[in-house]
Amino acid sequence: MDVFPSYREKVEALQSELEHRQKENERLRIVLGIMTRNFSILQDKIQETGEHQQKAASNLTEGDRDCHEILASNKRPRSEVPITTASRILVRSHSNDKSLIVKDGYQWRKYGQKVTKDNPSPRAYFRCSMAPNCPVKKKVQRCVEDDSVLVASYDGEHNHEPNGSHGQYLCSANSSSSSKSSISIHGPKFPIETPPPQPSIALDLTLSSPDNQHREKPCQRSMEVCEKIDKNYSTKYIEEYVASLTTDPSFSVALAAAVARSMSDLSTSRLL
DNA sequence: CGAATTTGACCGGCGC
DNA sequence: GCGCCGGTCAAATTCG
Repeated sequence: MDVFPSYREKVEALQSELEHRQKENERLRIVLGIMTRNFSILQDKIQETGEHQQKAASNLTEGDRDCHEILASNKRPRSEVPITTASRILVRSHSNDKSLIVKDGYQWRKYGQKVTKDNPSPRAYFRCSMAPNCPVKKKVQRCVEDDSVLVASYDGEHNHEPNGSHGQYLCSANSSSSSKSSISIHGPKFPIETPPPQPSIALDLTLSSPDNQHREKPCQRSMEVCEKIDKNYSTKYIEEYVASLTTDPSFSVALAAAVARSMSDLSTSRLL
């Protein structure tokens, strides 16, 4: 006679939930790989079409040129963010977040803020907290076309290790090149080719779903998302998407916002 | 109370 | 020389 039937049921339910979560983790790891791969393809397409956009870019506003420059300056995607001289990154912030905080692993001290001529949103000036030992400075300002996108410009090179957390996915675009891509989500940077053994990563995609009916079935939900992402982000789809954008005068800004949005969506992931 | 942030003042470069 | 503009300084204020 089992005197603890309710506890036994709870344990079984928890074990079942754990199994579901583990499977969810595995699937979402695959999703992450797919999205990263396709992001790489997208960047290559941007590079190929960059020359065609240079003439048009000369007629854009400075803010537009910033976004264009950021995305056209790299042949390979570089999710890893070695903050070197004159590098820039795009970060999508929450729409209701009015702060100009870009979490890049380093600690910064704000020393000024100005409203610039070409952008209604203020530009914030930061200095590395290790100054004067570390000479790095950065400027952060919202994209003129999409105020949910933060544009951070770095000046100088850190001479010390990061001392903060990587809370946001950074879409990097600095002047140097690298043949390997890497990503940084909720932990140290790691190359795409060798995913980190621990901790495991799960994207809480249900958070961005407008309907709540899937919340109670995370595994089913993730499978659907897997299929949807693989379909919508296929190479052919990206090629067609980029081709359509090249005929759009707002190509650079729209693409910058789209890429930043995609990367930021990934950054909403959480550890289980 | 010390550290961090805010914000108006100031400075230097640049174009006219 | 003058005005505009981006970048920095530093006193005042806020925060932990």
